[in-house]
Amino acid sequence: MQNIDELIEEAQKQGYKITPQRREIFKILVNNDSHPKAEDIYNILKDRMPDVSLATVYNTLNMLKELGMIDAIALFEDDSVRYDPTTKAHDHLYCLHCNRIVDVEKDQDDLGFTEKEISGFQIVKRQVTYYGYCPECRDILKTT
Amino acid sequence: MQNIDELIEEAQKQGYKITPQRREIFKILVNNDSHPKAEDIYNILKDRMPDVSLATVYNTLNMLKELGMIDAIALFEDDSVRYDPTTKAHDHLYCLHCNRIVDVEKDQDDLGFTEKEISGFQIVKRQVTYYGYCPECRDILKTT
DNA sequence: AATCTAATTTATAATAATTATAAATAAAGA
DNA sequence: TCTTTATTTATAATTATTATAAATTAGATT
Repeated sequence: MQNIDELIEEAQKQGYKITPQRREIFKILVNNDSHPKAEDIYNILKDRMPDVSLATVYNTLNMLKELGMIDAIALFEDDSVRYDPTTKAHDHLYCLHCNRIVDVEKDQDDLGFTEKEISGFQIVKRQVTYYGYCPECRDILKTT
Repeated sequence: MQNIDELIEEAQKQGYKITPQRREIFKILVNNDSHPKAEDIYNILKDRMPDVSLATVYNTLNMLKELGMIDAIALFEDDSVRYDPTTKAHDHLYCLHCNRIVDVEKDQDDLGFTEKEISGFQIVKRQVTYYGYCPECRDILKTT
């Protein structure tokens, strides 16, 4: 999810209408590497469009998911879904203390990964998450 | 989570009391590779102990998680947590059609993985999930 | 074996994330 | 500008899980 104009063109081609709300959500997501949850996006959006509804955020996120423009990230220590506008294959680091998610490049071997077969499964996606403590939180936890 | 007697001993050592409900949940989980959700366990349990409460299942699962006897698996296409009594490092295959989870051995390189540092993160756990379609569902989807 | 105390169970309420609903609105094509 | 259909909004519903508080019980102590 790099270019808003291309994104809009693709969305329209698929029959989606482009509303000001959606346009604004696109802007929030483009080049966003904070892996926000729906509510994070809603909070930013509310400052710009005070009457916007949280349902619209979910609606738009689901639309972008269908278009393959964003990925959903599930975490076992966090009960809301986090969204990632970088759909190129990569792994994630999750800090169990501050809940931050950081991208990590995949091993070269896996970069070309698109579809593969394992144990008879037809694989469409691989998700790799490292759980641990980020540099800042390591320090904090060391002191306490 | 192989041996119930060892598990009980360890739980008691940590100050947990062993109730018939817990004993029965342990039995359900030992050598169980179906990656059940809390409600799956509750349904099996109810047949053996009709008055048991779902809260007890959650309570016991949380206890086992604290003891490191089971792992929780988060999936972005499934909204309940799945539990895995095999805590030895391994990956998962998840079928997007029937929601089955199948274990896959890890690459030899990763077998020794316990703790590692990436981008300054202190890693305590790695979770790898392949999303796709199991052999049975591939066939079903082919026909439709 | 009887007693005691803290942990556990139970039923139920609360919470939190997300989805569904339905009326009002607005995008975009004719 | 008109029309159709998707979208937005507010709100209710749903679902998984956690919290609460009274009743029960495991397991240590006597």
